[in-house]
Amino acid sequence: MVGIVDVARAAGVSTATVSRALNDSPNVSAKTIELVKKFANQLGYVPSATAYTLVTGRTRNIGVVMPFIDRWFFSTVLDEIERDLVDAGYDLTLYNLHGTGGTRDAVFTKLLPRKRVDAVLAVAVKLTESELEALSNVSKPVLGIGGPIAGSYSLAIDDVAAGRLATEHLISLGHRDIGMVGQVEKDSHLFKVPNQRRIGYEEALVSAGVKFRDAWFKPTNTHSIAEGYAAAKQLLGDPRNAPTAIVTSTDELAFGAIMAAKDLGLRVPEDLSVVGIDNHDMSSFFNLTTVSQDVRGQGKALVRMLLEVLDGEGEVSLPQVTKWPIDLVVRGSTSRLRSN
Amino acid sequence: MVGIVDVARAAGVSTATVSRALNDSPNVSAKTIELVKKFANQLGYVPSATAYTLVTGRTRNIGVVMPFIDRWFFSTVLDEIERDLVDAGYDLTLYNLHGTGGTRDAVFTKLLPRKRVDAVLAVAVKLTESELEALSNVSKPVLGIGGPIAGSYSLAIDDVAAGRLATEHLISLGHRDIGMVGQVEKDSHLFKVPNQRRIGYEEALVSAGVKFRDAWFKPTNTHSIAEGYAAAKQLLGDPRNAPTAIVTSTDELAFGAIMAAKDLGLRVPEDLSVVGIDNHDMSSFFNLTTVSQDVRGQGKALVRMLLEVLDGEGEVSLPQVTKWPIDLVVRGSTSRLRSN
DNA sequence: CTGTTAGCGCCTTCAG
DNA sequence: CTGAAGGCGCTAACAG
Repeated sequence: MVGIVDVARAAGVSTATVSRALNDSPNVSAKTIELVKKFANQLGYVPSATAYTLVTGRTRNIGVVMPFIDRWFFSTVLDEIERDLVDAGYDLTLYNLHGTGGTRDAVFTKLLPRKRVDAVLAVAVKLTESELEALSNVSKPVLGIGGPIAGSYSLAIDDVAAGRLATEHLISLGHRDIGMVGQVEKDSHLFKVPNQRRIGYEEALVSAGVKFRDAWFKPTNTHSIAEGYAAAKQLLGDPRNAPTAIVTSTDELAFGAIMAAKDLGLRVPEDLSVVGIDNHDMSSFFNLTTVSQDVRGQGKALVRMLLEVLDGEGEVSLPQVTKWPIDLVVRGSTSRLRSN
Repeated sequence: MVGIVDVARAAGVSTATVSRALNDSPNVSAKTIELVKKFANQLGYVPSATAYTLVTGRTRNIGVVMPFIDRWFFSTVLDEIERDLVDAGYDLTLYNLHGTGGTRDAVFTKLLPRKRVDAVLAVAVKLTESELEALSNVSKPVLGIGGPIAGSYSLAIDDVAAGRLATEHLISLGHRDIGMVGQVEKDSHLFKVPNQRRIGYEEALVSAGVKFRDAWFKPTNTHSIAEGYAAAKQLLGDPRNAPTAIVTSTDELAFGAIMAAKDLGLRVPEDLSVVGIDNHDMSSFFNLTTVSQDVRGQGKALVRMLLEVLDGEGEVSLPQVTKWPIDLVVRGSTSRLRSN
């Protein structure tokens, strides 16, 4: 392992000078910089991040906590965050909080505070007060996405508004018999995103003076295509009493609903309108009208906020809670109510 | 920040004793251990991983490199690896190699060797000689999944055999007109998994004395459902000249193929048999017959191998290349050729 | 069983 | 503009 002393010896300077030359410090002659860099390259010198961290306190490493990895929203946002972080010269250490329990505790009391990360990015996890405290005890910034974080910066869409927008779109097309297929999040340690979307759905119905029927909300446990399919079949099973349109809390559920409709011989959108929320990668394939939330954009913005906090030496001019805009993307799965 | 000296002072012992007590070293009185742990807890002491690393050389952190995060195989295996690593007390630092180029170079020449990781797990990335050399220069073990790694341990299924098995299944059901929808991997830095699966398909046809038609292999660029759909439509478009069965290099392509068949009015499996490779989470929903590769099992096994290498002090009794078993999972998307 | 003493590899004052 | 010295927080000999 070639260290800083080897480079210093080779270049005939002190280790202090090597350090300065390699870190673009001011007050080093161009000549020396060049010389040092030459020998550093030649010897294949790679500075030890560990020693750097020990002396500076900075790790150039960001901890990312998320409850799932293998789901669309999470893997997409992770992909984006990773790119942007690496571009900014940061590493990413991943902590997956599968459910609650010992693992989660360990992450917050042991792993994260061990001076291995400069900051924590919480993706859709609702941090408890004690967790936040543990982090702030070691003065680590925490930024969140997918829900608010007390006393810190966060970024999220308005999920109630998303549910409302999707539903209002159907109402504006003349639909009055509108069902919903939505996941019901029960884990109190996560933000209840799907539940919020349901609230928006109900709000829209009420505002429009449309009756809300309990039987027309079909809960699911996950947001898999399979569950969307099953729930939609339930909803559409009795044609005399079926809605003419369906809102889903997630695009994936909508894909399932569209497939269910087809299998029942219903045409989309002629016989049934379907609108989702997310703008999933596969939405255009399914020709799905949906409320877009631009997940990659959110990831990018989150990293930008993080860098501002990290560089800003406390003087950050960010709002605590940033509402990320949503947008209705109209494709072919919704149409005006036919009066046949 | 409370350090080891604070605990030592509080407990009235030396820092060395604190260190020993907290690390379950032998030769410490039970009394002392208890005392030290009490004060450590009370003061909220968390040892600095950085200092630990600097002095021991161990990071308890594993680097994971993968070319994608937001695809089924990768997010699934990552999820599994993360769980198992955390269970074993290791952190996971994620490096996403999007394509080739500067980022990839930087990862191998800068990030990884900076003594931030104890080992590297390469998921489906084909490491170049110089990359392997850079890693072995700093004596970091490298284990791989998804393809062999020269001079190191790796785990993978036999993709040629997978393609063969899928095709032989169709042949055994009486099919002779068998098409394939398969991704063609062009990036030379990745293992050409889909290409291998195609080879297996061709081998099976040849062994069975079945003619192989160029036009019956439809290449795709990715393995999205959308591309599977489009390719299958091409293949099935002209019913006078269409295959009676389709192999796909990936389950996701198969999902697309099944949907394409339905939209063309073909029944699966009565009019068309479809077999995939992977055993994707959604395969049972699509009732897809497929060649299973148990991705989570592979991830688990990889971590087990890694731990053996890390603990084994060089005396590891693992085979260099482990072939992971595959299995045919017969569901409802394939059936005997109808002779109508 | 416990304390003392050196560093791990680097950055950062403080002098020159 | 450069060198010398100190120390970041911890563990690992070596004594006692």
